[in-house]
Amino acid sequence: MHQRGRKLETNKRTTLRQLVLFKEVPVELLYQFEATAQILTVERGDVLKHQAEPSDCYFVVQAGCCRLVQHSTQGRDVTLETFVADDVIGLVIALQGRKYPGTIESLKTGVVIRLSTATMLEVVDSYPLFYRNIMNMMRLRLLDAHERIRELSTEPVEQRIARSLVRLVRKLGDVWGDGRLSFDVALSRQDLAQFSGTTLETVSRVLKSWERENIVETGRERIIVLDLSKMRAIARGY
Amino acid sequence: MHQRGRKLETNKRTTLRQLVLFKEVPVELLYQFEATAQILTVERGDVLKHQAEPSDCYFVVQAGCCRLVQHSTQGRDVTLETFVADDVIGLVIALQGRKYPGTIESLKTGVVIRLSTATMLEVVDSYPLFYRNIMNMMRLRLLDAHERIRELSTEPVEQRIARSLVRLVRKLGDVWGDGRLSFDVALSRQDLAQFSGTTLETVSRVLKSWERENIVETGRERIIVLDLSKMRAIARGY
DNA sequence: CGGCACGTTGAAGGGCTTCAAGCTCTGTGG
DNA sequence: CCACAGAGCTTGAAGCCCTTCAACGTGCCG
Repeated sequence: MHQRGRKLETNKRTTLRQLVLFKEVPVELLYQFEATAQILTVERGDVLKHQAEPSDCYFVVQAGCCRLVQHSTQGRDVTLETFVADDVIGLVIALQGRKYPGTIESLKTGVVIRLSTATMLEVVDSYPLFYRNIMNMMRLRLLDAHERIRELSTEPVEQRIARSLVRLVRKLGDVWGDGRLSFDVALSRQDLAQFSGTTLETVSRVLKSWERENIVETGRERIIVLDLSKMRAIARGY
Repeated sequence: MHQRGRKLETNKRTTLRQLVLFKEVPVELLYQFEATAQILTVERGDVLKHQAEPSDCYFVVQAGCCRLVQHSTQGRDVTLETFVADDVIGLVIALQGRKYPGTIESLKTGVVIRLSTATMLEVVDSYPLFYRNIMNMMRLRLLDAHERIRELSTEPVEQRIARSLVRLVRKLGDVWGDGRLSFDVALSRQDLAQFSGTTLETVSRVLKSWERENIVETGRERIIVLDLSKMRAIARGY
């Protein structure tokens, strides 16, 4: 993970302006954010923030994909959220000076903008637009978290894996010409297990059985959904 | 569920003023909220909002306890959140005109204040204090939800039931003179199962085994924690 | 006192994990 | 270029945790 050179620095303003977070924000205000913004290129496995690290900044994903992962005591990690383009990471935590509930980690090559909390702290009270945006983001995340709680509480593993895939397709899916869907992220059985609350062996078995029914095609760290409607049906419990 | 008579109406202002949500809010602003506020007494089982119902109001619990419960397709319900005194219910959903993700239900006799969205919508942009409060509330709820996702993903049932109890004690616990803890809420095995993502039979078995070790004392819709430190130890996985 | 909701307990079984061994793919250095 | 290491994946076998079903208690209220 490193800062880009001058070439990208000059594009900082346009980059910021394109973000949903700064939509409808006056240009002169944007200058303030620009001053301390850093554009970072990240690689798979790069860590933006470690668990329990205190925070003086927040991030916006411009390209690529990051995740929030929580490390449990006996080595079983759980992926709590995924962030893709335009998603804001750790803003509220930063505004309130709290610690990260997990590690923020990049899943692939991408671009992330690092913003200092100070600027936002200064101006946020004068721009309800920011608050409304933040509230909506949080509402959606809470909704998602509640969904997952219900799924983990009541649904069998196969269904949960299907749900994870459908959810990931929606966020990271790459539609091909022939209607097939793949992920442009290296997605291991282990990763999928962490999304679904199960083990890598079970994921492997389920994927294999789906492959026999031509619902997916699998490879090393690669999953292609051939039949999304069947996938959705399984996710709904049929 | 019904509105109280004039006697309580006259106390509306003092009631509102005592709420954390309105802490530091100027008196003249409070008048606006007061105008449309309703003080409701609720009984066990009363429903404040049904799942998927659109919203033009929100609630603050003044006394008692409510929960957000989601109904799954095959009859297995899941309790997503509990609300006790000073907790705000459905404010963000109301502000953004969204539908409830579950049913809001009272768990015992209590008092709930019903506030119309209109007033808050008018003034919220001028009082960042409200936004900061709301953000913090949501942050804590998201934190809680993430914790539960991790627990459901990685921990065995006994541990999860222990965690549910510890969590409930913190929110609803009643410390007795001799250090024992009980709930002043009728809490059935079924309810506890819905908190922990398991079945009522399993809860019954676990509680019985704890009773044999003098960690709890149980009765019909009643649980008394005798040894909270042991309870916490189980919750942590020992 | 009878009905009903809540609770207990047993037995059966299955879904999923765990452990273990071997396989496949990929990148790397000799 | 090939061999090798290592990470990822597959597969089997064993078994346990938990659910499910079912029957029977038990406390509570009309």
